[in-house]
Amino acid sequence: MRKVTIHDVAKLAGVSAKTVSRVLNDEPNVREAVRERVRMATAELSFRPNMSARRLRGSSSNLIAAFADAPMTLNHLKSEHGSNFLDRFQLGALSRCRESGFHLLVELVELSSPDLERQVIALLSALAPDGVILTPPSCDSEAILNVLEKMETPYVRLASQLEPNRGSRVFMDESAASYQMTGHLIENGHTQIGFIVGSPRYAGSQARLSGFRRAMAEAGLDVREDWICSGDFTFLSGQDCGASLLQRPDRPTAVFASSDEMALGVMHVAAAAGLSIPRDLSVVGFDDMISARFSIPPLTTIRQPVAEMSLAAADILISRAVDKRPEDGPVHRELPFQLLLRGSVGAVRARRPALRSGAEAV
Amino acid sequence: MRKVTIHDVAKLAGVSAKTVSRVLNDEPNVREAVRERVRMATAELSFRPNMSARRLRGSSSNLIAAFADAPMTLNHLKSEHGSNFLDRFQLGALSRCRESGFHLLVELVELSSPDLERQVIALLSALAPDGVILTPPSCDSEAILNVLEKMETPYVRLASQLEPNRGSRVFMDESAASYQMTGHLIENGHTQIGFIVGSPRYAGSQARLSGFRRAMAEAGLDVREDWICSGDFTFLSGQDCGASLLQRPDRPTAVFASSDEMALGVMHVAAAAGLSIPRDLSVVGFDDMISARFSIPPLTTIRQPVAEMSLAAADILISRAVDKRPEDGPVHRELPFQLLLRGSVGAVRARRPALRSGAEAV
DNA sequence: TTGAAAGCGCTAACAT
DNA sequence: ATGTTAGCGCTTTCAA
Repeated sequence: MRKVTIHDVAKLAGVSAKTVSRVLNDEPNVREAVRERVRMATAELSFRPNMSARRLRGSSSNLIAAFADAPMTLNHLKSEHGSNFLDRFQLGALSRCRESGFHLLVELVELSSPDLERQVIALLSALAPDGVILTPPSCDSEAILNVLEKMETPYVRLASQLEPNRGSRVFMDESAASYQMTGHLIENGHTQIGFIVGSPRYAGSQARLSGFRRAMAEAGLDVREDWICSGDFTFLSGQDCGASLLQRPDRPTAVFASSDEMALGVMHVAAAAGLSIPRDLSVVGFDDMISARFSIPPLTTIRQPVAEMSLAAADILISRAVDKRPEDGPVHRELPFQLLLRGSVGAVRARRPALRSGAEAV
Repeated sequence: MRKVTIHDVAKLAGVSAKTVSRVLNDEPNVREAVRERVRMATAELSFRPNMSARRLRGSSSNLIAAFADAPMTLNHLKSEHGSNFLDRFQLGALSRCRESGFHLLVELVELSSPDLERQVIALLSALAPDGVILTPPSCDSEAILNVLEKMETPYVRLASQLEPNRGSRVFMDESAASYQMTGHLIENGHTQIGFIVGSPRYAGSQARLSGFRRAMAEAGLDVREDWICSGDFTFLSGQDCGASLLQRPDRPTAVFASSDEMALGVMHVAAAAGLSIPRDLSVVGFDDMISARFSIPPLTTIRQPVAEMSLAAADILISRAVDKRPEDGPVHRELPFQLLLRGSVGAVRARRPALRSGAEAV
């Protein structure tokens, strides 16, 4: 099958190539009759404009690239712990792309590489996408943002935390989510709450911690600094923090982990220590990964609207590319999160003997 | 940042554009000194050849496209039942792509659409990928294979079942897996085994059934046709088949479902019917989806080497594109599967009163 | 060993 | 309302 070009269509329709081009791009100044004739010819030959040629000429590539952190993503995929962030991301982005005939390209970038800038430049000049979606933590990479801006490639930052006024963003209020979840714990009578911080590489970790602190402060509760443990989102770090939190005699009655994986780690060591959840200990997480639903008991957690966010991000980029109004300013879209109350939180019923400071029973 | 072209590099290196091109493509006939000079200039300017221009000229696009069935994929992503086929697929394919600077594009195609052929033609001429990976069931689509061949786009069929001699294939022996699993059931004393067939849209469903039949026949066991139930891979169909299989007085002692989702459906109705697994009923699946590990008890199942298969597929395509030997014949690679023996199979200990034909105790 | 010219398929600018 | 020309960045002749 020889490649069919715009000239083949033009010949068949008895017009010039430029006229075909006009029809393809919905430009004015073509009589309806001619337009129709061209459409017929296009269909007849199954003609589709060659993207490379189009792109070379400077127009839309109909490509949206998504940057994801390579080690983190590969790790998630490999572990199969059920962190289906990528799946949920693609569900939203792909859906939107399909609507408008766009293609989605997931690109793994090495954020910590000294060569990052060159990598990104290479990628952008090779692919020339109409836009880039930056998933965390790439959304907060100074180097990436700089390159994107220098090369004038539209981008949307997903769930970014730093520099909130830079570029377009789609996000949820992670601090508020954390605040609400802490409130839920407090409502259940917990006053002794441990917190496991996420990876410092991801700026949202701080937001989650601050929401926790705010809720505690507003409830007039003390945050014990030695009950704040630094993890890195992984199951292993959850186990470590869980162990250090639970082995002491004055252990907290509830643990808020900044990720489900860590929460599961805590549940694991709790079980090993003979603690029953939620009777002896309440545990909550953040993310709503698949295994959070299958844990015993099912984990109370926060669901980020990942698919909705990626859909919104793709939408911003695609609308811009289609309407050809690159001069538009940045767009900010906040999406609601969801508190998923499942079985891992129990009410504090009585003062436990091991506690020094008294737990307020409700 | 103005776009840096091959001419900028040529000027800086004091050579012609063509010489730069030669260096970039590792062509002969350039003195080492000149070659080095060009390399310096390239690095100096952070020059990266424009992919669109290259592609337009007919060379490699460094793009690998993967076709996935739209409704099926969207459905899996949406349901979040833990069928992480796409994740596992991408893990392998992305890893291999990264090694060679290739990009992976996941394309959702509507297999049942009458417009399928046009869709694919559009895609191929728009993207001009160096190769296409066909995930099931697109690997068995006559229309897609035809278009691919007409447009001379290299492709690899993943886990295809039909027309085994057409094109390159990467696969595992699904029939053998099914055969082994059935053997495992038989070794545990089961003789009364029900089977739930997968969706007829996917040709592997038949292979799985045939492996089951073969094992049964070799063991001299009867396959009761009314114990073979037609599902469609979904949880719901598993429930339906489970219900119809278990409600009869002469119910099987084991059920082999062609997918984990269906197996989980069976477990669900079994539990509702007061049947304890594996004591009263053994259940096995196929796929090793995430929730199979979290079910109670964990599901004994077969693991397809999805990541390994997609890696191999990408490898075939990329090697071909890089070495520029499109004349190479089709490649066939068989990869080993894994029997994952977990907690959902029990030994048949005694004759159950409800059974008419006696179960052989081992 | 190197370079000049031509052209891939498309569209912006400029005719007509 | 339609056509002609030129050129995007690269590579493939073909010449030097």
